[in-house]
Amino acid sequence: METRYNPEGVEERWQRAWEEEGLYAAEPGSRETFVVAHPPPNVTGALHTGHALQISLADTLVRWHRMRDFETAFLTGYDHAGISTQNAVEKHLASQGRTRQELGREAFVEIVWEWLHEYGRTIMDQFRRVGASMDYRRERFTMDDEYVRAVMRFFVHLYRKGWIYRANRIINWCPFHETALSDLELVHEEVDDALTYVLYPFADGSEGGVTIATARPATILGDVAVAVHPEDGRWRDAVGREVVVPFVERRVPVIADERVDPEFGTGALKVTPGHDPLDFEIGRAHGLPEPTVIGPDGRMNENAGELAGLTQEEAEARVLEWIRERGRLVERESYRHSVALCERCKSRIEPLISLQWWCRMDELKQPALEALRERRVQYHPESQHRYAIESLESAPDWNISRQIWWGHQLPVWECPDGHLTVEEDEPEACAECGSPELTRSENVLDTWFSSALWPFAILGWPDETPELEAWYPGTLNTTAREIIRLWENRMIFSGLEMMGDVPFRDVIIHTTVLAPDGRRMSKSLGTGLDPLDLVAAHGADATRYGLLKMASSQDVRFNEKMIEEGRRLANKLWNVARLILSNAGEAQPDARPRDVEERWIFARLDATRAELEETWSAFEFAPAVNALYRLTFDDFCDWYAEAIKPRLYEGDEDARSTALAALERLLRLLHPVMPHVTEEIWTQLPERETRLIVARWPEPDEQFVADTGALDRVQSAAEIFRRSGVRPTLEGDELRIFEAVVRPERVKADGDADAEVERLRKEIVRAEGMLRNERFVERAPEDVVEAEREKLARYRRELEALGG
RNA sequence: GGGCGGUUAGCUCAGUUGGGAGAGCGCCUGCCUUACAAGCAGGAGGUCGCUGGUUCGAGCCCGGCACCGCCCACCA
Repeated sequence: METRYNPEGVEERWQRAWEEEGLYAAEPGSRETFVVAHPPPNVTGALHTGHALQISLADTLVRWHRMRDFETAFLTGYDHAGISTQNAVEKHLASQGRTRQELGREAFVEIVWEWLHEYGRTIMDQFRRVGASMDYRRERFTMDDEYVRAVMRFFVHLYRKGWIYRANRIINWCPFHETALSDLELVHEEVDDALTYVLYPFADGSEGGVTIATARPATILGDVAVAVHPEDGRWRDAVGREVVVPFVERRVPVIADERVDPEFGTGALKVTPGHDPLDFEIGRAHGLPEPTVIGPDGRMNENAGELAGLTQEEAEARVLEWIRERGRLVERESYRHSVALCERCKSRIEPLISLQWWCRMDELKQPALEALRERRVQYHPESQHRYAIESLESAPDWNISRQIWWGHQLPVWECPDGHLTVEEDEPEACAECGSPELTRSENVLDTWFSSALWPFAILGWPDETPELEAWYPGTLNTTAREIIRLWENRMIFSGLEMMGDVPFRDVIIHTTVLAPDGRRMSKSLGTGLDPLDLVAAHGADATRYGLLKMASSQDVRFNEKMIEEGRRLANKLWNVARLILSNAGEAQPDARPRDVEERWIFARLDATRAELEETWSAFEFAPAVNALYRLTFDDFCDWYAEAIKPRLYEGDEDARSTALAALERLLRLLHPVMPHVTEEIWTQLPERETRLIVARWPEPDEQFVADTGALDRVQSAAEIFRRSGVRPTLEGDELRIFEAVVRPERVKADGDADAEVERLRKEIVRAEGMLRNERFVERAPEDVVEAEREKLARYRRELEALGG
């Protein structure tokens, strides 16, 4: 006989059944709603551990609410993930020796679509495999026609309010993708570099000059000033004079600006507004010119004169040679610093001045800040709520235009005279001069611009659909910490702007699961982990359980033991169900508890129900699964099932019916975390009218709760026994259930009584201390004080009984 | 440089209004008699990172320090 629960096959069978029977489906209705617009994974993505955790958290709460008769809508879809997808397809092309440039834009985008049809949109099956009870019929894609319309509407709306504008500014440029990137799309990496100290002589020929320090000598060609801190005594006399930039021999002013750090290098900064963000700021403040010497391809551009066309390394060598020959190279030292890289292709970012589209944040973010401060949206944990507010407060204007090819093209048309027409649909003529010759902007939008609309765009907005009416605002969103600024905050301000309400009430910022060695999980580090492997090895129920158990603090190392624990739990449940079911005879589930262990298990089931309601509501996942583990293993199997086993064998109808009722109740409590094994057992119970997935969550049960007081004594008795080996005094029912479990023949000899005496003495000291404390006696609730007095008396009696 | 989190048993981690140090795994001992050996019963193992303070009482609250991690940041 197979004695071990094997989730293989069982889980997929139920996943198919639930979906085919329409039990995942959501329909707009009049019941209270529980709506989760789940984060859309990249269309090219594979499930990673973060997704699996996110899904487990969200699905557990969704299933719990479904059992509580909420109208649950668990919705998701795909994000076109602009740069990420383009990068994946370009890599694919590169493996065939092709490039996007030789294909041209139209053909490239065509290939992206083809590629998506072949490799993309596979992650939903991975969601299914984890047991995510999403309404897969309602899958949405950010490049669907309806969604594109929403994006265009949003852009035009913001443009007309004057919050979207075009401006020349310094931006992060990826030379590989040939696009601007926002600050949030960069990664920083430490590199070993050289710091070069160069003398810029005074222009009037007088002796000396100003020595600057630079990590990028090639950008010297773009210098327009030298800046020092106004309080810096070393350079006070130089301010206002002119120095000569090496190589180009340009005369530039020495200016004072407090943004210069006097501690760094010599305290003198060469100012290159075209290629450095800080220099750009200083340049703007002082009205300096903004020449660029590096082009979009990362090479020296036409402004670099004889160096035009060279790589930066080549140009640097030439500049250094020039400086060295003239004796202006003061020093060159090794220097380790962090540089910005494109997070996708790891190319070194070039700060460039470029004409880009921006979204002003000052007004747009205000209602969102208000909502956060008033806690109409609440981040969990609280520390992340504060972080979300601070991030939004400091959010700079948002560069929303990208020069990649895959994405939502801006709804901006230009006529030959350079007038811009911004319309949701292609206009017939220029709004300003009526010219019919219009060219659409080749820029596309930042992926997150469209993601920001997710909670309402997937419901059909801008149309007034029943779904939008019923499910906006939603309830909950779960995501990783790093997504707060990229996505969560942006959904909040776009929701408030376009819908007039927040998109959800709660945001769960979930634990970051690290690799077992404590490093970040990532494919490139080789520390990634495919959750589907875990599901294959241990089952989805076990994986969900393990991930929830790990979801406690901010970061946690992945520990497969947690998932194995889940597997043992599923196996244990499966076997105790076999015990009860195979000895049930003709019994029907019916709670008719007679003996103390029966009253006790119902009391424990109800206490755990209450505990789960508390922990789920507070999004405390690890304590919740711990409670389920204790309930199943310790209470249900080790105590209750062991105690009633003989009566099940004997054919005691009351015991059998009661056991079926208790098991049924246990299954309901476990279902949100371990849906498959519980449904599988549920089906084997007699007279099932519904699936467990849509069965009702247990109601509180006063009758059984009333029993817990007496039963606590049994538990305490067992605790004392387990800890000290001393058998406590019990009578009647209490003694019987105690003996059924702890096997009195194993009671140890008197030697351990000493330990108990010692323990009791410590307890007495503690209790006396508390009762001596006036503050405690006066301020603590009366029953707590009374309980402490009783404990003290009991300890004294026990101590006396032990002869201490 | 800023923010957040962590430091508790050999390992991975719980420990929520301050009041008897816990779980799982691992290890040791004993049980293959009918739910489960991926099992059951029992056991050993901890100066709760260090250091001051508050308190009758601190793993928990406050200050300082050390180390680890994550996120963010314009030191050229």
